[in-house]
Amino acid sequence: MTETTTTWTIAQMADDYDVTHRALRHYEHLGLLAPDREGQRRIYHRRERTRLALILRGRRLGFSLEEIATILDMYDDQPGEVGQLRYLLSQIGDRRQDLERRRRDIEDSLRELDELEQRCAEDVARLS
Amino acid sequence: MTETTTTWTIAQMADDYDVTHRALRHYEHLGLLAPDREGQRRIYHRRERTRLALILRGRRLGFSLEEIATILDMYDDQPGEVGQLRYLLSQIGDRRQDLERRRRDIEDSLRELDELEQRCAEDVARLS
DNA sequence: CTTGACCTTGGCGTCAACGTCAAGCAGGAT
DNA sequence: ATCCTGCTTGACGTTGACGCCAAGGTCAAG
Repeated sequence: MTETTTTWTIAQMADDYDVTHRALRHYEHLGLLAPDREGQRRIYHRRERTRLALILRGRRLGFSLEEIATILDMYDDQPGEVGQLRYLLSQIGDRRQDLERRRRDIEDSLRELDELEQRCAEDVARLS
Repeated sequence: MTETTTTWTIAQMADDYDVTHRALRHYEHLGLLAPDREGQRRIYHRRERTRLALILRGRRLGFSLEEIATILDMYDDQPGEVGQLRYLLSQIGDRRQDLERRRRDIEDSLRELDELEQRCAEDVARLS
């Protein structure tokens, strides 16, 4: 339980998260990641790993990298001003609505899939 | 309650579903839609409307049009052979796994959003 | 000192999903 | 007859998200 590798290289990142190093550079180019440098080389800390995890989850959900950027920004800032906080809260509301819509879509899809499977299974039973 | 417009023009489709007619032609080009013709003009029936609804839901969920095509095919075929049915059942399984993964992602996201909102609300309370 | 592994920065290529003209037909209104 | 509206088929342009080189730096091993 000692602190061993608290940092990672680009190859380790690519390997751990199953992305190409081209993709990592691309995310960095768009400001989604900002690894340190050790000389030339990129050095990734835990922050980048959690960010990358969020990016990939966002991609799986079909968000564009631009949308993902704003989401990451949401989690980044710890604004001191009440105005900023209120704005953030409204953003959170928007995002929640979006996600809930997607969830409804998914649940509808799953229900329809169930029906199809049912009919399918019946047909197999009848024919076998 | 009479049968009035059981068919639709491309403009009505575009209007009802809030897509461009270019998109409709694109979906047709990819074989996702197959409207009738009346002379030159495209004529859409209810079948195309349900298909379009599925397409758009698929897009909202981040599926590619190619994936959507295979999904539509799933619902299209009513295969007579047991082999085909078994294959369809396996496809249904795959799709369900995919959807359930997405649902987990969404629920994780919603939970994190809740936490963020909580902290945010606390900060606002403290500052006001 | 050279090789090889791993990294770097450009920068052009590609694919999907359309957008955006251009040019033209078809039919009703003026 | 011509005009307008709504549609048609190309066909090239665009944007996002990378793929895929090319050309070279760095550092430990042989």
